[in-house]
Amino acid sequence: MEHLTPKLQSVYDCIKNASTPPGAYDLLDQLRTQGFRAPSQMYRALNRLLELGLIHKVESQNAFIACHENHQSGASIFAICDSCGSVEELSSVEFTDQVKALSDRYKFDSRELAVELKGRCSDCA
Amino acid sequence: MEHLTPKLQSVYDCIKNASTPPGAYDLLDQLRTQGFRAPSQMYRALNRLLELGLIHKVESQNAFIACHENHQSGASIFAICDSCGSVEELSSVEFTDQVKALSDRYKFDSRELAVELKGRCSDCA
DNA sequence: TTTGAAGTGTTATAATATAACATTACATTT
DNA sequence: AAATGTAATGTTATATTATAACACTTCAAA
Repeated sequence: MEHLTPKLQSVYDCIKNASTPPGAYDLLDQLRTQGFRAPSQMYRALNRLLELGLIHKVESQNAFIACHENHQSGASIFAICDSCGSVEELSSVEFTDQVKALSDRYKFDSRELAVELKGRCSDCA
Repeated sequence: MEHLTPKLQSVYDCIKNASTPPGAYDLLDQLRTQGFRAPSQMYRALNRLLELGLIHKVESQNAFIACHENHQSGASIFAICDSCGSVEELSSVEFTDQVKALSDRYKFDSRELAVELKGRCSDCA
């Protein structure tokens, strides 16, 4: 991981430490002391972290989550618990092959994969 | 397909006929003549169609698309073209099975699957 | 004929995200 | 050191997406 500016670092840390993926405005509230005053500041930080591949956006939640260590570029697979709101990033190598097969079948040149699973996590089951 | 109220039918038709998945406010604009005046009216219609399983929401686009005929309940797989914005719903039993296997591996009780692939469609490739 | 559920209408507001432009910080070249 | 360029930051305003809350209508079934 690069050395981030203090602002980027604070956003990244906040996302990493959250028990549940925070939204942009949650982060904004929490990081006022770090000099975040306006939404555009936060969205800049978030977009930068997305570009750097350090975080993902969980689209169905409008929320942000830190990438897995063993993150495969361009693929994100999330298990989102209906009950407690926790989001876990899953890993699957097989999956990548499957996507390739599917893409080929439909002649679609796939660059990025996002999977969002909704259900119950093991704690809440 | 059930017999829908005229409003629901007009929204559903509009979504089905669109070349690219429309957003709620696109639909609102287009269906003013059908008596849609306020966002809440459109969102009511959209939520109803979602409940009925007639449409999906494409989360990364905040847009709505009609379900495939051979739609497997709870599973949606979309190929979203970066270039022309077209969205195609793909089908893959293997894929769905793979997801099931992955969920099991993580002891996640998955009720709903959404896959969004981004890249280039065959026309734009 | 009433009553209750589904559908509809309307106003207001919440939540999410970007545009546009000004300023500052700081490394590199001169 | 002064000049320059670029990335980062600050600020205001506004666009986009979505829901809350409450009133009214319709119409079938009791």
